[in-house]
Amino acid sequence: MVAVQPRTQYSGDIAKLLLAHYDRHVRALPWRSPPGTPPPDPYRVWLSEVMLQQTTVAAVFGYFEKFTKLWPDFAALAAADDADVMAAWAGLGYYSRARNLLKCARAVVAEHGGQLPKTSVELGKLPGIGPYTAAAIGAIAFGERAAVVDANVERVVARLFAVETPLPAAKPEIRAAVEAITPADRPGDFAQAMMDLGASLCSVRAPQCLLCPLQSHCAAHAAGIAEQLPQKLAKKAKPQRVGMAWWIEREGADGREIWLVRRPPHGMLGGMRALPDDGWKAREDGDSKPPFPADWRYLDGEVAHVFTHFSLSLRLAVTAAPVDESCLPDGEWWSLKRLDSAGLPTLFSKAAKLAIRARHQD
DNA sequence: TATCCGTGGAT
DNA sequence: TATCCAAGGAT
Repeated sequence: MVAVQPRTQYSGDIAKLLLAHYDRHVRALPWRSPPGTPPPDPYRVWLSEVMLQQTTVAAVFGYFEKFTKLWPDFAALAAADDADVMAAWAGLGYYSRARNLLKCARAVVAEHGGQLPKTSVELGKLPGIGPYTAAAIGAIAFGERAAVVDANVERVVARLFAVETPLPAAKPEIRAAVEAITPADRPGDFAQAMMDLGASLCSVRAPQCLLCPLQSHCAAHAAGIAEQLPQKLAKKAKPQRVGMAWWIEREGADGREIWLVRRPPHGMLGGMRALPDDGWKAREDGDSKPPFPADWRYLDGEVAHVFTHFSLSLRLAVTAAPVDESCLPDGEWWSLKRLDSAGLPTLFSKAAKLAIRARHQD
């Protein structure tokens, strides 16, 4: 293993070359300000960075637009209803981010006078802000020379210095290298340039080294092993689970209604509205037991859904409202006309489609 | 350190 | 179709 010890003049060259490339190829994004202009509103930097955690730029656009329109600053978001924020986040995934987003906004208002602290150390103490996000906000919004390390940067750096240690063991080594090449001038642009490079030319498969501004400095390219880096440990296979969801319907004042529950605040889809289900989880199939005895009609077909660590085959059973509503699990009647505004996570959104399709076939 | 936590696009 | 992967954080 070659120790990563970039020499200062080379480090400076890397930043200089990369920033020059960034100035010519920068993407205009709603949360980004052009190179050489004042940094964006820290609220927008924070919001975008949280949304972008493990999420593609394309998926974030619409949510960023919606959130900034509904809640333009920390004060507005801190004052929002939890249910509204969770519903607005529905479909974006990793729902603990939305819960922590609210916690963070309220902490900023209650403890920081409505403004983000300006150092990555202080930022990292807030809910939902880890090492990456703290460094990214510090660098992009406040010009701090912080080492911003995400999966893109790990890939670029692993190749630049031919780090052959597999991830995640290579993380400390890679972080040290990022600290060594991050410039004091324009650290925010440098971080975004590194991420852009990883998201474009320095891609996982078929990197376009021919067009890369850092090609002449890249040890992996010189050795002809760029595409093989970074190395990663093999992932475990996903278990396949089965579960049931219960579609309980009645005639309400404004047309048909279904019974929705609120999932517990932690765990899978925590805090989100949902259909009642039979308790399926990552390590266990559901128990198939209906919430109350009724004339359940089991629908044909299933909802196939893939989570990060398991796959679920969800089946659906339908019934009319029970005579005795006290047997319903905690929840609320929800008009089918405004089901879109319930903010169901994708799994249950798919299930609702299946149920509604089945109704129309009757 | 390892596991849990969504979703949709690319290949 | 199956697999991999993304601007990670919390526990």
